[in-house]
Amino acid sequence: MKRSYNQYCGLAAALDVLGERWTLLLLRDLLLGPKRFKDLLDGLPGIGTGLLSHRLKELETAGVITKATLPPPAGSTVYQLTSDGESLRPVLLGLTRWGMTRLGEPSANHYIDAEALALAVAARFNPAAADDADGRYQLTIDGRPFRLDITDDHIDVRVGPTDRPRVSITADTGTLIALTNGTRTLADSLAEGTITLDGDPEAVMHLARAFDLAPPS
Amino acid sequence: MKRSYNQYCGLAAALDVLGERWTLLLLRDLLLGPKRFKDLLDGLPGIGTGLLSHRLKELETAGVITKATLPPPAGSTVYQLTSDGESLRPVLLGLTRWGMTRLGEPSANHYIDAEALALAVAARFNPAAADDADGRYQLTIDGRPFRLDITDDHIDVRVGPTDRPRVSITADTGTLIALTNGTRTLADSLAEGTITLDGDPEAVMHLARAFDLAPPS
DNA sequence: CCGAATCCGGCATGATACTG
DNA sequence: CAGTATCATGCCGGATTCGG
Repeated sequence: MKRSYNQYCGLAAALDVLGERWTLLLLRDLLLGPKRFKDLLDGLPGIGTGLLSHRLKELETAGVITKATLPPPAGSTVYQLTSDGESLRPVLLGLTRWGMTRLGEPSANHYIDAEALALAVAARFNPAAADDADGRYQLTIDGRPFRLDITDDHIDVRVGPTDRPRVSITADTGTLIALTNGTRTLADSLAEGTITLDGDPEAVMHLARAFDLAPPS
Repeated sequence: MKRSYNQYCGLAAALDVLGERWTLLLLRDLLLGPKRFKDLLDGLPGIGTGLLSHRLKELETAGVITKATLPPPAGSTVYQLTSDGESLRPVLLGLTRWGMTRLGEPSANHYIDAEALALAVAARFNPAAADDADGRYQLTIDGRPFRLDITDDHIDVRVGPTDRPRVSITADTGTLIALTNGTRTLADSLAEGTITLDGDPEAVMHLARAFDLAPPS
């Protein structure tokens, strides 16, 4: 018998499913695309195989994720969000935004991951400033490609390359951290060459604005 | 030494503060206004006094809540959200909305509370349909008054009466549950007299629309 | 009565070893 | 690679107690 708050309250019902340790971080990893057991294990340092297995089963039972088998030749089993799980995206980005304000400088025992930074970029997206920002973008962090899809006032991030992106952004984790917490400006990073923006200058400007960054020159 | 995910990720940082058992439900109760220790204890059936005390201290240290002493003659100490805690409101409403879809009919072991229902009403608020809905409203659930303040695309709920509300809504918990999960319509409940709406008919219509309810006749 | 500390049984978690 | 099994530890839930 599963532990429950037993309250007739939406938040309590949500936490009965999502409130256990590791659960929301696990879903965060799935926001960027389907993952194998091993991928999830690597993205959640400290979780044991037993607990991960347990959480995956709970979430599958709750209808938040599904297990799928990749088509040949891969054939590996992966976990992915259902549409119900997918609908948590804005909520998780909201919580991420809240938590980002209390992340200072990274410290020695901080596990740093390109995926978390891709999500941080998405969390910084400001719908109110996103005029003319619609389109597909590529974000490459430490050589790992992500797709950014902006439509209307909504943003989507996924692992994987983009074909013919409107702008292609390339940076390393250190630069993105400095950028998202305001230690360094976009202009500085461009001048240092630690970030590059390839694409129509007009599009670059709209993009910078959509993330509340001072547009370059 | 406090347990931490040790990830340089906004979500992980948020969960380091908010992710322990009871924490988000505790903040939910504070969303409706300052509370005494006893009030919180009553709103969280199953939590022990020790654990509640512990959570309050953690949240105070994290700067999410503060302890305050009410002016005489009350003089009681209450806990309340800081502005940082207050900024969790949209996130908590988002999670509440997500969880509400998995609340079916209330069962015997469900703890039912007027405050949770007031929050459920707020979570149903649809900014996109809230034209001309700005104003102060009173919502009375089982005799307990709440204030609903709508401005622009934002809604605020608090415990307490409203002076000169634009509309005054009165209902019991059962009716509100049936209404929020779609078992009964607004028109039905009005006909039965289990809900009453006092105020300018025009305002009533705008209000119903803002909560995605079919407007009465 | 309110706010909080303490003790204790039971369950959740985390680490490691092991199997298909 | 994808999990299951096992065990030590620590967190949680309940009761009791204690000071204001």
